[in-house]
Amino acid sequence: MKQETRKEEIVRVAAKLFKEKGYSAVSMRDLASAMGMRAASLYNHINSKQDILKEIIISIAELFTKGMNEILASDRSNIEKLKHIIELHVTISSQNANGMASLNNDWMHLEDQLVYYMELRHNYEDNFRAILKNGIESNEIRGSKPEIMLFSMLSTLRSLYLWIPKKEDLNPKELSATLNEILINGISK
Amino acid sequence: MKQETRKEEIVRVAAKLFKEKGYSAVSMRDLASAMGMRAASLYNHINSKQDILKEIIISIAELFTKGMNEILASDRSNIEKLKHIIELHVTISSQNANGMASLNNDWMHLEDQLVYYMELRHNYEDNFRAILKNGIESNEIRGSKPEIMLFSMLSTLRSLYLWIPKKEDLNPKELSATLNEILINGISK
DNA sequence: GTCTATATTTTGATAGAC
DNA sequence: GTCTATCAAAATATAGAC
Repeated sequence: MKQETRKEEIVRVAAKLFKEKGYSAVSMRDLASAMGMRAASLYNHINSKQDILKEIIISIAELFTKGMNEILASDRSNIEKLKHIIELHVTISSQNANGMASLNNDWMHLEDQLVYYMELRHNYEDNFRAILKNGIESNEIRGSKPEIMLFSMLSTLRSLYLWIPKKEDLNPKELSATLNEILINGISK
Repeated sequence: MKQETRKEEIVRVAAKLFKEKGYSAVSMRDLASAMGMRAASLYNHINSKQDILKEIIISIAELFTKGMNEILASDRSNIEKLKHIIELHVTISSQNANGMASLNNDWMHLEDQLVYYMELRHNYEDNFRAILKNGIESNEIRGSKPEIMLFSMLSTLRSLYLWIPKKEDLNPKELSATLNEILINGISK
């Protein structure tokens, strides 16, 4: 295990506070207090509050982009690709639930990196949609509403950060399998 | 149609701004500007910023509670009750998408009404969970993970506010039917 | 690397004229 | 019912001592 730098500690604690109250409602004094120091001292490690948000969101967004690119490059059925997307979300949400809150709820407060973030997000959704459409064409997936399927699946996967920390007994592999079953096959007998 | 009072107009415009940036990031000056007036003038119609948030969230939370109680009192199968829950979310989200954003993302900034809101929310989830469990017991619903089903369905239903405004061509009845199909029967062939 | 002190801006809200 | 003027508190951030 690499030692956590002071900056990394600040970003980690900030993500926790941002999850609880949102970026705008957390002051630098709140963050300093949670770190056991004065607000001014934070600035020896970070340039600005905005920098912290950027650090949290962009690193995760790039993880999703990297994961999606690997799934797209793989030689599997579309249903299997969906399964891997679910695993990608479960893995990232398990490892950084607090950061996922900022990515989901505070991305609009990004300044310099807003356009870049929106581009990554847009591309991710386009790739997800393409897999669903290909699955319908190849008769793996039923129905003719890929847009609503995309919305429904993404809503569940993007909310994992809220739910995973409350169910720490469930391991990621098992959760992925159950989610795959529910999202792909539904709940009806 | 009843004439909209000035106060109702302020609450409606505030909900729109809260959806875009969150409660904490919207100042009374922002709101006044969107209303075409000065911040001080707002206070002739509302008591505080907090009052606006309370107005938005509690009214919707009570709509959900009322809807759920009617569904519980009805004499239908559990699968049919789930269908009515989906319709309830689609209806409310269609009629007040902006308010749903505050309910989902800014409830933690409630002050006096926080405990009351959490109670309504908790009861709603308990009732939802009970329907899923009853459905499993009566063999209408497959699987043994009602908690994950609840999480998945609620995630999709609570995110509708983000998605409905972008698809104005789709009517609520049709959307409910499609969502019912996807959430109950899945997407796989 | 943390502190105190402080500059500057912005915030929610009130008083009182019109 | 809206305005101008204003208050007190809180915000982000910097300077400089230790």
